[in-house]
Amino acid sequence: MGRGRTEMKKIQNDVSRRATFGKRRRGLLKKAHELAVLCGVDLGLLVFDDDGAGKLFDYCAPNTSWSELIERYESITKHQFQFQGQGIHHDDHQQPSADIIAGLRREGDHLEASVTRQTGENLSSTATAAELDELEQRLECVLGKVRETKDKLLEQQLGESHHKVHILEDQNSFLRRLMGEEGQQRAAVEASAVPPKLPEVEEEELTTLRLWPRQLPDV
Amino acid sequence: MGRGRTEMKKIQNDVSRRATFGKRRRGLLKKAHELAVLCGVDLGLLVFDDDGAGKLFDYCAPNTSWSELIERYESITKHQFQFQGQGIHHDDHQQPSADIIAGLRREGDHLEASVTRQTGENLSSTATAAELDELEQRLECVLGKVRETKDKLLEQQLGESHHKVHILEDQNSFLRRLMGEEGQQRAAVEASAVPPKLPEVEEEELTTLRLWPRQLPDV
DNA sequence: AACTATTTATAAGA
DNA sequence: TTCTTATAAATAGTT
Repeated sequence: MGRGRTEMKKIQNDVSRRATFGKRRRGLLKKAHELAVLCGVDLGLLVFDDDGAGKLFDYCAPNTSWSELIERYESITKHQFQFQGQGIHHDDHQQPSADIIAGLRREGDHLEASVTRQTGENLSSTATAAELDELEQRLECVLGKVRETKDKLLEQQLGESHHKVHILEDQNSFLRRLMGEEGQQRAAVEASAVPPKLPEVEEEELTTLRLWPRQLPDV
Repeated sequence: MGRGRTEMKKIQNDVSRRATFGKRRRGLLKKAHELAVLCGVDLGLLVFDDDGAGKLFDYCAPNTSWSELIERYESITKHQFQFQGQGIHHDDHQQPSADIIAGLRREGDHLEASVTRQTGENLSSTATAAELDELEQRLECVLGKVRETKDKLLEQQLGESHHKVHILEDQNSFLRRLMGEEGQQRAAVEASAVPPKLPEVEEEELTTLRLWPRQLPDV
């Protein structure tokens, strides 16, 4: 909305980026508020400003609190968490590239779980790699809306997959914490509740853990 | 944005409210994503759908995770436990005015741990097999390969993401196995923490062992 | 910080 | 519900 389209990539110009950040942040907060009021739903928004001071902007719907929101979130994701690990298998056959995987990892994407939560069904079934392939083949002469539609679908799937990855990562992180605690001090009971600087699932860790006998990705 | 202004109060008409919720929720998620990408900042958005199933919609910027954001959030709020947000009013970082503080007080300490996670927009709800069919049909007479590159990239990423999912699942499986073994040895140190037979992570466990450390600052 | 030209987001309507 | 359309809003580039 403005003069000319805006490419969806990080704005390099420092000044422009800052300006945009201010405008869009304001707009986002406002819209979050509107949604909360108009629809009477609970929601929360957190925005970190990495610039210098590292300020924090947040909003949470009236009549609720972050603690509450978090509890609800955890309550839902826990459930998700549980059966998510049980075995959702995406049959993919693509050849992943290291850096992209790394990016994806960071990008964290619980979208899959998110979608599952939202729709109640596992989308794995609707979108398979095979379908995508077929889709791509015919994509030779796409145009207009068709294109738009497909892009949308692909992005969604990617997001879903990302989301699933996120859930799994969290799960891993969690399991690792438990293990770490056990190995070190099973006496520190309270430590479980509030684990001390437990290592997040960093790339290194994941790489390391890839040791065990199982498909070693060509990362 | 639409025909006629919208009053900022809860929409009473049930149908309208639901419709609006869907539209605005999607828009909000999208904008959150855009802000994250364009400005390269960390942010998270949580939206609960109180309707029946109580679904959850959330987003978290790339290159970060909910656990990470929560830590940052807590870290910040612990030190400077003041409110910068609540309502649209303060949306910057000005000192909150009296009434805002009052509102905050009533809302409680919502400034706590939080949840943040990410990835793209949330196009989920629209992707169905039907859509795929329609897509295919239209794809027959399309053209242009303008986006071919993009599509391929997306598909590749999707595949990679899927691959990653496999890896993570393996890790989980592995970790669970290990835990199961240890769990059997360790009697009741924190009973609920480690169940006997490497079962899936159950709700109880998670409840006890918070996935994310949640130390509430004394509000 | 203000000011437009435009792009977006959407409230209604179909 | 999904698609379309008329308008209200948001905001990129300028000043």
